[in-house]
Amino acid sequence: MRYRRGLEARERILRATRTLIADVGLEGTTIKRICERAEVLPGSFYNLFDSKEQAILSVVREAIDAVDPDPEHKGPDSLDDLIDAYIRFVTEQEDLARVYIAIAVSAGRNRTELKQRVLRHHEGRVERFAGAITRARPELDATEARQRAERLVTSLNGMTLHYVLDPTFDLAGHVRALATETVGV
Amino acid sequence: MRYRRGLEARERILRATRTLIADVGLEGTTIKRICERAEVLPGSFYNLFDSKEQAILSVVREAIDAVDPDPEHKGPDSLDDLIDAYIRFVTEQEDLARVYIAIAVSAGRNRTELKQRVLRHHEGRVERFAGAITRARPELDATEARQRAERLVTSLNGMTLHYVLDPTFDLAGHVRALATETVGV
DNA sequence: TCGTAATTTGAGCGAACGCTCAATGTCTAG
DNA sequence: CTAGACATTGAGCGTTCGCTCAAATTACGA
Repeated sequence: MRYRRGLEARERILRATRTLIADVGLEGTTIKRICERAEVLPGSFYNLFDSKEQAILSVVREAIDAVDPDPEHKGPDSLDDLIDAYIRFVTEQEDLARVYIAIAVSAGRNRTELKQRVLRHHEGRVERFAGAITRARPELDATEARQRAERLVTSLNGMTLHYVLDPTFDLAGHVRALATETVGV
Repeated sequence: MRYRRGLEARERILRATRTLIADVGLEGTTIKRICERAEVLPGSFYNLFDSKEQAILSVVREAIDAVDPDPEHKGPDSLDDLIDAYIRFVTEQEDLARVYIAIAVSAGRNRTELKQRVLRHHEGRVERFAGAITRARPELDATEARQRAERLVTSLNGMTLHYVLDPTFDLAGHVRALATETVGV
């Protein structure tokens, strides 16, 4: 059981952690800085979280979930829907997008758990895009659709990576052009 | 003036720094670990480098340079040449590829200098690819070729990002397919 | 071979790290 | 209103961080 006060502090801590990772990266995200942003003292932090790692992992989960919303939906979403949702995610939740990219990179080492999570998530996204591509071009065989989906998903991440570096990059335009190209004329 | 002994230690330190960044990321790369791998003591490190930052920046420069070799060449390279060189870079110098991606991500914050360096480098690569695309399809106007080049370069980074996560990813196949698609049939 | 410049040694500095805990303050169910 | 669960406080723990320096050792031109 938690009191209202604690739940609010928990929210502040998670928000602070998320914006910190986006601003200064995983390595620059310290307990001290989190506590300053959240207006909380270290003791309070450790009353609400077991460790710094736990708070970070909460934010990571949040970012991974945000990148493809409504994953249980399983309904036949169109490619345009998926693309639009992705563009909205990156442009409207830039801090989460930064976290997502930061995670994808740092997952390459160390932690098998995090790596597996990222790869499983990637797998799910590819399947979803493959379904949409098949629906748009029913004559394509399954493996061809899957390959195009994989190409599209990985390219999307690359564009996001560049967008967080250079906000003037026309993410929406390039992503839409790539999608059109990938699905074929 | 440097003695042979110092130059060799310098090489060991740079190699240790490079593999460490690839293995554990920028945040996990500490002086202690660098010195262990390089079989050197901290005092020696600081006799050869001004700071940890300097050693890291040397490796970063190395990675950025490796990603498009022979930049002064300026000769008319074909798109296939550029693509093949890129695939070779990522698959044969995986640790440098990891460094390159790690840098691209962490450049998004903090250091304006590093960010500018990465963006300038990106600009150069786009120009080079745009030239190759124009040569392959002379009827395309300049801005169209440039947009396709930008799409290609950012997508390449995304595929590299995924490749360092999942070495079974068919980087060469996907990159070649994307290039074919981008340049048009 | 000798002189000096380069290099190595390794204890240890101050600062920052993640984290703890006993005391004190605040909330809320009954 | 009260009791007891929950939350906040903040000094400070042990560790690791990047880095320094005087002394000892090694390399190399003359």
